[in-house]
Amino acid sequence: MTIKEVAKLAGTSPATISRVINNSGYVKKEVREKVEKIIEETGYRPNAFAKALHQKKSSTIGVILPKINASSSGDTVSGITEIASKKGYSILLGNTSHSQEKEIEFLNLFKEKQVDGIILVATIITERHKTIIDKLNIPLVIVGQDSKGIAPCVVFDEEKAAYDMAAYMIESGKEKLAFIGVDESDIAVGGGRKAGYKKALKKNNILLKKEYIENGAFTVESGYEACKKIWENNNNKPQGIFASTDKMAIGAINYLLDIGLDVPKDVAVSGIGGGFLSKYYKPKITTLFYDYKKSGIKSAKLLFDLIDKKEVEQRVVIEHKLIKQESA
Amino acid sequence: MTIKEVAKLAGTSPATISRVINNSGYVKKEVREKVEKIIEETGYRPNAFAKALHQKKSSTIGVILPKINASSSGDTVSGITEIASKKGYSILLGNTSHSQEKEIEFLNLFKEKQVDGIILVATIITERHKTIIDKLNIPLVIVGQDSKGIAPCVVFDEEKAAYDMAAYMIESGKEKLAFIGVDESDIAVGGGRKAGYKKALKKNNILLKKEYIENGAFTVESGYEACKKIWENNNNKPQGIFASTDKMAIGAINYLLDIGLDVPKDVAVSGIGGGFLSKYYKPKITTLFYDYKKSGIKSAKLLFDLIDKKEVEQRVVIEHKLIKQESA
DNA sequence: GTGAAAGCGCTAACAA
DNA sequence: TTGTTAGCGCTTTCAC
Repeated sequence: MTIKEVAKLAGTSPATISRVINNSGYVKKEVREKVEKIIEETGYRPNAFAKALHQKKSSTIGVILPKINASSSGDTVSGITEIASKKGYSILLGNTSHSQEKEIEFLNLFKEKQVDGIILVATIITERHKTIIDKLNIPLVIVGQDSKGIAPCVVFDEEKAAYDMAAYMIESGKEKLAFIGVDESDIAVGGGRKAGYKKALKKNNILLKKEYIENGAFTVESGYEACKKIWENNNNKPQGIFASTDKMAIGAINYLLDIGLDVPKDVAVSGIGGGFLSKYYKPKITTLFYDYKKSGIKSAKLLFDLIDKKEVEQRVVIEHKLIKQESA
Repeated sequence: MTIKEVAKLAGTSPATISRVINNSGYVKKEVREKVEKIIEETGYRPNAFAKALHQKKSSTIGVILPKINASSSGDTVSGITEIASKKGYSILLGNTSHSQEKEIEFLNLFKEKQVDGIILVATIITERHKTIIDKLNIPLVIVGQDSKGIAPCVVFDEEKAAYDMAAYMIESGKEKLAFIGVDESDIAVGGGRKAGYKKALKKNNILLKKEYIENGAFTVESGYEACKKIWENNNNKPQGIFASTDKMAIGAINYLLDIGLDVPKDVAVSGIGGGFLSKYYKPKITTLFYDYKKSGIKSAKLLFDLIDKKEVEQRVVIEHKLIKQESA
């Protein structure tokens, strides 16, 4: 069904149908009603492509994510949809499964699909990204990583967050504090959080022990293994373990329980994230709450300001919150 | 940048550019190379709308979800993206936040956006849905609810699943088995699972006790409250609690622990879902594993078959798996 | 108030 | 091998 066919049925011209649909220009009341009736009956819907082609505006934004089935992604997207929906925008979703190649593909694909803007939830930002994003010439916001001037970004202050948590643990007497991180190619989570941990030690005049630091890979299992390594490689056992993510914190706790220790009595454990997990796990995990939904909302607002050619902040920091619970 | 401009730069016609881009028809090697170079330099991307307008095919499918930030949704979508990506399709996302109104809006919006097919992850299917879906005239697959012939659907056998779990608990001696369900307007989860529970009791000649049944609302807190009610309203305490969802099972366990009971020693508790939660919670939750990713994959395959006008099953059941863990 | 016609960027049939 | 041309379905002047 096209606008032409509707026009024929209504005994009028396409222009009039367009006026009715978009509530633009004058249409006699009877004509309008007749047209509306026909639209209702036929279930006619205007072709958004033809419209977009003409108006050079798709009312769609693209969202690129490393992993849609992660609770942080879900929360971020839910924040984005909330704002986009209000603004009358649709969302085109790109799930990269952590593949950089796919990330690039989606960037290009979204350009073809004429999205009015892009939100890139990133894990790594390379020179290649910069080149491509520059060529793209589409409003773009980066979430989760510092953008080095490529585009406005929405981030958590990873270093400050880790510092806060490490400092809290040290203050509560866990001076022998071990750390479970992730690879530093992820600058924000890998680099930032580790830096915060180190800074807190320094500030408290505690000597950094290499043997107290291990890397995991975001999973519960990797947290378990990292904790095991720390435990087995040190005769001088730590009093506390600070894991970069809640999942890894759970892995660590599981290891400690498995070798017969009590958390937090024997060893305190903390994480970062503050999602569902930390709230209902036993013991409840002392963690930093990262409001991913808020970061989604903020990034969408930023993007729409960009689309509307308003001035925007180049770097928005979403504050974190220390949640003192049972595990530390 | 349009195909015309590229043609001008390359000193050739739009048709030739189109041939190069789509690898269709003959193009002299030198011309092809020159065109490719210009495309590379300018970062030109063909306008997908113009193409779609011509071909009457958007290479996009719409996915409508009640709540994107739920782990089942994330898994379902990840399954869908996996297949869609392989097929060269993009995904338009509709997050309804459980609003029926929005569900209808997305259905219409997606029609305007010319999607080639729609996957509707549903909680409730009404007559209104039927009317609209019929008018839509777009290939559509329903996930999570029986579709009553409206469209092909992908479901779990909720009744059988609940029956299996209830039977398992009864067999392991928990004849006094209470049940935490959800409202039956959700036919699959609310109706189906409750029916399975009842069936298992009947099969084992156990009298149904109304006081042993309470409804929650999918959340941990509601599970806690439902369990509390069951506990307080019955002098003859149940030996086991079967919650319709893992979250509610956790709520129930939390309540039992709070009043000083041991799970599973004093009371056994089980759930349904089998996601992240059940695996890492202490005690690990005895549950039914629902493979949401698989249901996403299957629904996408079904949809593409529908789009390709192949014969498809009207009802695909994704099998569940009983995971015997610590809580029961 | 309404209609005719041009044009958005692309593809595909047809000619050359 | 390549170019010309006619739309795809819609919006938007510009006439009437």
